[in-house]
Parts: sequence; C-alpha cells; structure tokens
Amino acid sequence: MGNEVQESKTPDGAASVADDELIRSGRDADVTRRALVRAARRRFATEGYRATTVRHIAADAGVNVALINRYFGSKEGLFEACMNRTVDELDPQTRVRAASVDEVIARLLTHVVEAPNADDPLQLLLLLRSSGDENADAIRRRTLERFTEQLAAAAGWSAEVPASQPLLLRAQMAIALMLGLVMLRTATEVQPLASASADQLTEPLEQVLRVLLDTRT
Amino acid sequence: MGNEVQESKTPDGAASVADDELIRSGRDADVTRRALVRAARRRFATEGYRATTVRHIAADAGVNVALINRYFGSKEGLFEACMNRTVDELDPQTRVRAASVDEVIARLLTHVVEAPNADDPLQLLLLLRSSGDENADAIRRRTLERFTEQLAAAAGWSAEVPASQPLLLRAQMAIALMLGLVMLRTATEVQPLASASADQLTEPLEQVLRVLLDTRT
DNA sequence: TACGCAAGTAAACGATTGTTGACATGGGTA
DNA sequence: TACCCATGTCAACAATCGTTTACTTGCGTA
Repeated sequence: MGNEVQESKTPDGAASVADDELIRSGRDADVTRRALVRAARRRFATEGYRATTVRHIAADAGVNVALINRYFGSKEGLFEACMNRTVDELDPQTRVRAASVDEVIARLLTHVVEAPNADDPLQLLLLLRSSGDENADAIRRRTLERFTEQLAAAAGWSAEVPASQPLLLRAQMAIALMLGLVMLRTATEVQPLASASADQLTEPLEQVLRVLLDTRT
Repeated sequence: MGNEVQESKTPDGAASVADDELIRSGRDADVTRRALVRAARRRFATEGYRATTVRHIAADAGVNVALINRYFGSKEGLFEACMNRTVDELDPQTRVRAASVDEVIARLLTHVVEAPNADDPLQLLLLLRSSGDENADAIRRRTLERFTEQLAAAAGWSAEVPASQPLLLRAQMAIALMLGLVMLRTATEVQPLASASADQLTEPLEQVLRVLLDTRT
C-alpha cells in the first residue's frame, strides 16, 4: 500500500505524499517518526504546547505513546523536531521565491482561504507557539523575521535601500493579519469568519494586502 | 498603608487604584477576589490557560490556592471572570455608543500602538490564546464574537440588515489583524515590528482599518 | 471580653501527564 | 526454519494539577 515511498528530500511532491499518511502501518521507524511529527505539528499548532498531550499525539499517529520518548527523547524533543521541520520548509534556499507582489498576495490569500483544511497555514501558527524554551523561542523569532523579509523583498524591500524600510513593516503587518485570520478560523473558530467562503474572504483581504504591499497603487 | 481604600464602584480611577494592588493584605473578600482576577489575567494572557496553574495565580495574588475555588468555583470560573472583565474594559465606551467609525478606528489604533507597554493589549492576548479546555474555549469564542459584533455595529452592521453582513466579517478581519499585531509585538517580538514607533504603525494601520470598516469611502 | 461567622490555610485526594523499564512481536538473514 | 535485533506495547512510576475537606484565624458586635 505504498508505504515504501522513497523520500528523496528534493521534490516537494514526494515529501508531501509520505507526509499525508496519518496512520502508519507495518514496522518502519522512519514512517513512524514522520507520522508522529505530522500529528504533533497539527496538535501543537492548533492547541499549543502545554495543552497538547503526548497521548493525543500518539493516538493521532496510531502508535504507542512510549515511542515519542524512543524516537525524540521527550515531548520537548518532539516539539523541537516539529519546529525544525517548519523552519526547513520556510528556509529561503528551499522555497520557491515569489517573482512578484501579485504572486505573494495570491499565496497569502490561498493560505487564509485554505486555513481550516490545509497544513501550510498551521505551520506558521506553530511559529507563534512557545514551549517555554528560550532557544526555541529565538529560532522562532528569527524564522518569522526572515520569512517576512522574503515577503517584503518580493514587494520591493531591500535592506540596503533606506526608502524601502517601511515595506518591511508593512509586510510584517500582512503576516500578522494572516496569522490572526488563520488562528481565528482554525483554533478559535469564530463565526462567521471560520465558515466564510473563499469569495467572501478574498475581496476584502485582497484590498487590505494591496494597501499594505502593492506600492504600484 | 492605604489598604482601606473605599471603593465606590463608580469612578474608574478608584477602581484602578484598588486593582493595582497585587498583594492584598487584611481580610477583605472583595480585595482578594480582585487580586486573584488581576493575577489570573496576567498569567492567562501571557502563558495561556493550560500552562497557567492555580498555584501560580494564588502565589501572584498572595493567597492560598483554595480561595480560587472558594470565590470562583473553579479555574474555569476564574477564567470566565477574567474574560468578563476584559469585555467590560473593552466595552464601556462601546456601551456608551461609539459616535462614529472614526472613534472605533482610533481605539483600535491605540491598542496596537501601546502593545509592548500597557496592560490592556495583554488582555487582547487573552482573547487569542487557545486554552486547551473546551468550556474555556467556548467562553473565549463567544466573547470574541460579541466583541466583533459590537465593533461591526459601530461601523453600520446590523443582524437584521442582510446587506450589512459583510461588515461583520470585515470587523472580524480587523480584529484578527489587531490580535496578530499584538501577538507579534509582544509575545513573539518580531523586529522591526516590535519596536516600531506609533507614527510608523499608525499610517498603514489606519489605511487598512478604513478599507475594512469605513463604508463611507 | 467572649462568641460567632467570614475569610484564610494546610494537607490530602483523585486524575492526569510525561517518562521509564520490562516484555512482546515481526521481519530479515543465515 | 530458527535466531537476533529493531520496532512496538503495556504497565507502572513520580510529579503535577485542580479540587476538597477539616481546621485556623481575625474581626466585628453584643
């Protein structure tokens, strides 16, 4: 049943196929590890570190709770693995760079609209969660800062051009909006926002993102 | 030592003096209750519901942990009291009927700009953080929904007017932005957003809030 | 001054949580 | 086919947590 997917670490498609398996089967440490990371990422992102129990994660992944300590050493170790995964995914070297502000806006729109169902927006939420470990917190902050710099660069920001500095602030505001929306749609489930359709969201959201990011207007 | 402040329940000044007392002394149930709510609000806002222990709250307030159950019935009951307090503080001006969307926008701007330094923005975090407890989350969601309804009403929304329904969604997006900004400015401390000056924040933020809330444009 | 009641405390309880150690099982190789 | 080792499970442990109960204390009034 395709559990022998050879993950090569390069094509995003292959990685996401393996990652889409919530319930592992057979005895394969790698598959089990990945199932745990996947389940943990969801839980940590939507419920936070402390409210997430290792028993919930193990149940989501279909394994026994003792395997979390076996493979990651501790709950904290699993959290760190999740964080590292998110950081890797957001790494500039591994991401397809947006060519234009239009693409950026479209991507942000997609994140928010997909938020109740898709993984990517939840991973950004993970960057807002703290386990109480200061080193992890510093990594989180740096990752978010680099992410917003990429976004701003697509809109015309450059660290070397003083006149473009307000763009970085505006990009961070765009991210704040996205994070707030994702959180209210997924973790909090505020109505009518949580069940709003793509059409309902896209119009106001695009207006706002253009105000913040589109310097051509 | 000024512990005999006669609180009359009417002047906000007098209330805030009593509320500024973290450590209560003497035997006065009201003072104790308020000290617990104050301590709890801080803890819940900065650490979240689940990571906050009743023993920490009691220690912060300088009382024995059993008093939380005595006065609020449970941890959850204390959380609800904190929520109600937050709503009351966000409400009073709204209760007086905000004269215009301009005043609403100005108030939202103030919350965000003051975020790294003042108490109130921490209470907004209280509205955002997931609690890991279903009942507490239901309380939180209801509170957010009520608050965004009041905001939308100031901008012209009414539950009885179908044509005004998008305004509620837009109000919720405005709140999402505000909550995201407060989170990035305070808990995550993303730079340069966390240290941005009021001037730097006000211009883009007002543009966005007008796009979302000001139907006269 | 003594008594009663409200406010406060300490200790204990039951449930939950992350972790550990002993054991079970399955798959691959000789 | 049998054996060995990696993977997986179960039961238990220690610590923590919210809650409860029995007791203490302080203040106000008669």
